[in-house]
Amino acid sequence: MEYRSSCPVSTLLDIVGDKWSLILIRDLFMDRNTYSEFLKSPEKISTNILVDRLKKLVHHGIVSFHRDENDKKIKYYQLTSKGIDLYPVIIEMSLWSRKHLDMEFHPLAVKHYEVLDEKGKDNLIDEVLSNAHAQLEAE
Amino acid sequence: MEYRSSCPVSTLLDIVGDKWSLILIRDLFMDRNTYSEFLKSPEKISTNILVDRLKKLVHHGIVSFHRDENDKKIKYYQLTSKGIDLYPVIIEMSLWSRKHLDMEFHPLAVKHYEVLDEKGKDNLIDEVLSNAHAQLEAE
DNA sequence: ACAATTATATTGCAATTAACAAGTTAAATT
DNA sequence: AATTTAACTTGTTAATTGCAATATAATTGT
Repeated sequence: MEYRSSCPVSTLLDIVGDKWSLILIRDLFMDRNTYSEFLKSPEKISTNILVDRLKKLVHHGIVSFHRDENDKKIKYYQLTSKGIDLYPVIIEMSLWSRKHLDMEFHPLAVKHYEVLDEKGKDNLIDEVLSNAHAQLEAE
Repeated sequence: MEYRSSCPVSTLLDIVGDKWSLILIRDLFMDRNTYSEFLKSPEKISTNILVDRLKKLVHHGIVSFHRDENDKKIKYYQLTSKGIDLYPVIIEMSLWSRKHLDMEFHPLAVKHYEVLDEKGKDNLIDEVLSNAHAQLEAE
């Protein structure tokens, strides 16, 4: 894959800067982690794009998957360490939207803002990153 | 304009989540602020896309412009308060790339990392935001 | 065992977006 | 007046995306 330039911002955008990749990463942070759950998300991704983006995210080492032991037709997708580290980006995007968009947000987003205000941004980021990384270790 | 959902992340992506908008916003943070300077950026945006994205960013209130008093054919684009507040998103993207991408970055990016390490992320963000907002006030 | 169900993936076609090249307008310079 | 420069605009082609239908593979119910 060829990147447009040697700029860190543009290169990350070359990897996840399309209409859908960060939506899937958001879903993974919300513990939506199967193909059919991704399809159920309110943004209504289409199946060809979903397959394509999952492949690309796996290829870039941001997402991995393993099959359910009991029901082998199900794939569980999960963020790798590299993917988990995108959490601060998601948080900053979310904070920008709260500040600048005049709209009613999804209940899950409202809940997330409550947790964020309660714990503070930096604490929440530390907590989410260390929990997620720890859980990866435990596997 | 219709948003895909009421999620703060997806809505920001509906606004700037294409291949080019955040590149232009990055350029504006680097004081590239005219049509011809945007064209010179290493990612090589095409003219029709450039015009379209500038219009969209102006329409969303993230960018504004004014003409040069002495040379009225020149438009200077600049980030609005709303646009300036995207700085933390850009910073987090940049930090992710430094941590996870194995590549040689553009000299301007390297310089930016030095400043970042020197001042600390939070201080740099505070500084950039308050300087930029102050300069907006002064006009 | 076999039809039905579930999860995942592919294909075909229309619509949208992007790349590339050439042309246009309006102001500034010579 | 002619030329240059900045900022677009237009036209053509290529690539990407959206949408609907279909395919495959493993599982469940009978």
